[in-house]
Amino acid sequence: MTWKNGRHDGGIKMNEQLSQRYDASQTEEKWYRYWEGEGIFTPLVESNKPSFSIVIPPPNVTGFLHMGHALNLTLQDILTRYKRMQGYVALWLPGTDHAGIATQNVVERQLASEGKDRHVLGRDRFLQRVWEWKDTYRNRIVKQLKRMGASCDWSRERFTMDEGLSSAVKEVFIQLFEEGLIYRDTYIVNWCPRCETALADIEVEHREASSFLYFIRYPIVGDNKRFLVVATTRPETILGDVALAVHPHDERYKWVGDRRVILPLLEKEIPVITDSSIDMEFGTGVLKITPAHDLFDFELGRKHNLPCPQVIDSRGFMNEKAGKYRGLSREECREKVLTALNENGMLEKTQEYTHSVGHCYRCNTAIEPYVSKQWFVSMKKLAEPAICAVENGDISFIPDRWAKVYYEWMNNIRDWCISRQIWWGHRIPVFYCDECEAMFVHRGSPSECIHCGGKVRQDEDVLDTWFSSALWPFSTLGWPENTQELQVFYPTSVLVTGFDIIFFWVARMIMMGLKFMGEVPFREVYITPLVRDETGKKMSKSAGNALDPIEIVDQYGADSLRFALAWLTVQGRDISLSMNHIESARNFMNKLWNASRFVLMNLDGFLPVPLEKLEHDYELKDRWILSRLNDTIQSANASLAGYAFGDYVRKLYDFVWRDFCDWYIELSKPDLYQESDDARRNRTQSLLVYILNRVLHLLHPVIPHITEEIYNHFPDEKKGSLMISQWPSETMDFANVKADSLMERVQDMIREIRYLRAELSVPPANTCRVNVRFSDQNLGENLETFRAYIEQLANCEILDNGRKKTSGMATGRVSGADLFMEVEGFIKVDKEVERLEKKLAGRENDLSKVRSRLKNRKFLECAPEEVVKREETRNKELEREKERLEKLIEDIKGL
RNA sequence: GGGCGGCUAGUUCAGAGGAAGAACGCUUCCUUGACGCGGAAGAGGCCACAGGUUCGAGUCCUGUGUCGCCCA
Repeated sequence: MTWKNGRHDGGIKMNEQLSQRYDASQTEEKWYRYWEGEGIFTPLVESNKPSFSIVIPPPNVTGFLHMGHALNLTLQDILTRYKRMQGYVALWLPGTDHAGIATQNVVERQLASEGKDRHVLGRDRFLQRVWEWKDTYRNRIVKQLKRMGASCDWSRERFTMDEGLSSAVKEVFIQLFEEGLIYRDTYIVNWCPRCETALADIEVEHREASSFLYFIRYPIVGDNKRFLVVATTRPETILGDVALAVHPHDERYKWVGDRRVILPLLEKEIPVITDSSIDMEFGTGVLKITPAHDLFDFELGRKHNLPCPQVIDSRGFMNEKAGKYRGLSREECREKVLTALNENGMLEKTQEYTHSVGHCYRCNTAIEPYVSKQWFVSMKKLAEPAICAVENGDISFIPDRWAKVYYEWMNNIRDWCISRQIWWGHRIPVFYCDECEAMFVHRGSPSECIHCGGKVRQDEDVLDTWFSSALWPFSTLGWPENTQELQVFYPTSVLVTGFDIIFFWVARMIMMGLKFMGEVPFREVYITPLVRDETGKKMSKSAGNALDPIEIVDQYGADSLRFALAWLTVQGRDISLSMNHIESARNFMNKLWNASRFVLMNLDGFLPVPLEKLEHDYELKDRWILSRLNDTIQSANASLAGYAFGDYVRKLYDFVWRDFCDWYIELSKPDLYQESDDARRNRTQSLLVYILNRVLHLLHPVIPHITEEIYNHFPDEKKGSLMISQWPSETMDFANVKADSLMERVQDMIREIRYLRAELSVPPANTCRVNVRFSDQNLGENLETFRAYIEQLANCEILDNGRKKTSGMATGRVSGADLFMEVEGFIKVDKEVERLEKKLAGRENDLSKVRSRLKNRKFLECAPEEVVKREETRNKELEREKERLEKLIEDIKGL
C-alpha cells in the first residue's frame, strides 16, 4: 500500500481533499450516524472482559438541555469512551425522567393557553396529553444528546414511567410498606397552593424576604389593662390560633399564671401555655400557636393536645373557619386583618424584618404549611447503612468534601413525604375498600377487596418523582428480574452529577440500592462543577446569561464545546464559560486538523514501516517527540483515572500545539522536502503518522468526531472505527531523559537567538551568524546532532565553536552555552546597552536571593542535598553571567 | 446562627513546600511551501490582608476582610 497526495487506496474515505479549515458541520452528524449504525454503542454483555458502567442522570422531559447537561454529558462520555477503548465492556445507559410536578405544570400551562384545565379533561385524557408531551420532548432531548456525541447505548434507553420501571416502583413500595417502612399519617407538610400538592422538605427553597414583624396585643381575660404582645410575620394566621406560649423561666411573664387571653378579631378565649422550647430572645418572647399553619406550632400543638383548626385551604385561600375573611387570598387576608387590628388598637407596632420564606422548587410559589393525610418513608433505618457505605469507602465522593454534605443531611434525616396530589406519576399501589374499610397494597389493579370482595378504589395520589429516580441504577438494568445486565453492570462504576441533587437523588439511590440490591449502586460519585458565565454568575434562563449548548454546537461543533468544557473542569471549582473559551477550543480543532493535513499532504511515496525497524536511525528530535508522547500518555491515564479532566485536556493541548506542531513538525520539514534521502523521509513520515495516530486516540474521548474523521483519512493496516480501537499504552523504551534535556537546551538556544534577532530588529530574511561557546561539554559534544535544528529554526549559521569576539556582537546566554550573534550593521548601541542593563538588574536580583539562601547555615543543614546543589550551581551561573554582562556593557559602550 | 468554597497577569483560570504558569486580550514583527481560527518575540504579578510553623510559604496553620453557595 502506498500513498499519493493524501489519497488512500483502501478503507473508509470520507473527503478526498481536506479543506483549509475544519468544518464540524460537515462531519459530526455523519460520524454519529456511523457509530450508531455500526451498533458499537451497545456493549457485548457475553464478553468476559471487565465491565464499566454509568447510568445517565436522566434529564427531565420538561424541556431542553442546558449547559449543565452539556458538561455532565461530556464528562460521562469521556469516561465511557476511554474505558471502551481500554477494552472494558462499557455501558452508558441513557434515559429520561418523567419529572412529575414540573411536567404536569408545563402541560397545564399549555392547556390554560387553550382555555382548558385538567379537571375539565379528566384524569385519563389529561394523562394522554402528558404522554404526548413526553414523546415530543423525549425525542428532542435524545436528539440533543446525540448531537453532543454521547455514546449511549440507545438499545437500553429507559424512561422512569415505562413498564419495567413502573413494576420496580410498585415492588419497592410494596416491600417497604410490608416492612412498615412506608406509612400513612395526617401531618403538616410543605404544601404548594399553586400546584396543590405536598412537597418533600428538600423540595422547598428558602429565600430571604424583607417583610415586617407585627406586634399584636392579646388582651388578658378579665383584665382590661394588660395584654400579651406577640410578634409575628403572619398576622393572617391569628384566625387559626389556639393558644399563646411562653418559656417557663421567662420572668417577664410569671404574672400570667394560668390566665387566658382573648384572640383578637375572633373574640375567642384561648389558653396561655408554657414550653421550654420557646425562644425568649425572639420578639417579645410570646409565641402564638397556629398548629395547622406552622410546622413548629404543629409539633407544639400535638405535644400539648391542642386543637388544630385549618383556616387556609389547599389553594391558599381563607376557608369558612376564617369567618368574614372567608374567600380571601392569604395576602388579601393579611391586609384586612392588619387594618382591623389597627382599628381595634390591637396592633402595637410594626418592625422591618428579613426572614427566609420557603418557595416551591417547581413553580416558585410561597409554600403554605398544610395539614393533610400523606404517605411517608421512614428514613432512619434506610439511612444507617447508607452512611456506613460512604464512611467505610464502598462509595467515595470526588471531590471528597461533598461527602461532608452528604453526612450532614443523612445524619439529620427526616421522614420523606412521598405522596403528591397530582396525576402525572406512579400511582400509589394502595387500595381502599368502601365496604370493610380495609387498606391494602397490590401489584395489579384489583377491582374487589381482598378481604370482603367489596368495591375498591385506588389511592388518588402519585409518588414523588424522586422515588422512582432512587431506583434508577438497578431498575434500568431490569430489576426486579434478575437479569444478566444486573449481574454484569451492577454496581455501576461511577455516577457523574451535580451537587444540587446529592440529597434529592444520590443519597436516595444509595439507600435504595443497599436496601434492594444489598450492594451500593456505584463505587464513585463524581460531582461536577457548576457552569457559570464569564462574570461568575450561575447560568440561568431567567438571568438571561445562559449559553445554549445546542446553538454553540451548531456554530462551533460539539467537539469544540466538549473540549472547552472539559478543559475548564478542574476539581473542586465551578467553571466560568465564555465564548472566548469556545473559540479557543475551536482554534484547537483547526490546529489539529491542519497538523493532520500537513502530514497527509506529505505522504508522497510513503511506505509504512513498523517503528521497531526505524529505531536505530532515530535522531534527537525523534527520540524527543516519542519521549514527550510517552509522557503525555502516562499523564492522560493518570488524569483520567483521577477525574482530572482539565489536566487531561491541557496536557494534550500542549503536546499537540507546542511539542508536535511548533517543534516536531517544523523540524521534520527538511526531511520531507528534500528529495535525496528516501530512508530519512520515510522515517519521518512514519513517525509523523505514528504520533498523530496516537494523538487521535488520546483525544478521541473528548473530541470524538474530528478525531474519527481524521483517523479515517490516515493509513492504518487495520481499518475501522477509532472509537473501538485500542487505547495507547506507554512504552518504557520511549521515555528518554537525555533527549528531553538535550532538546530543552536546543530550544533555549533557538529562543535566545530569536530573541536577539527581534530585539535588534534583524530582518527576518537575514541569515545571521552565531558563534557558540559551550560551557556544558556534553552539549558541545552533541553539537552535530542539533546544529541543523538551530540553523533552521533561528535562521542562522552556527560558527566555529569556542571563538569569542565582543565587538559588533550581541550576546545571549542559556544554560550550558554562550551565544555571540554577529549583528554589525544592526546593532544600536543605546538600545543594546539598555537591554543588557535591564537583564543585568534582573540577574543581580536573582543572585542576591540565591546568595542569601546559601549564606544561611540552616538552609545548608536542612534542605535536601539536591536543592542545595541546585542553588550552588545557579549561584555560579549567575555570578558568571553578571560578570559577563558587566563586561559586555562596557565593551559595547566603547564601540 | 452553623458549614463549605473562592480571592494568583487587564479578564477567565491552572499551580498546593524548593527559580511565578496557560488561554484570551495587549505591543512589535512575519503574504516562510499545514494552519492568520496561524507563526516569532515581548510587556504585564508585594499570589486579598495580618500573624504563625519552616532553613525556605501562592502552597501548611490561626485569624481578618471580601464575594458566592449550602443548611437552619
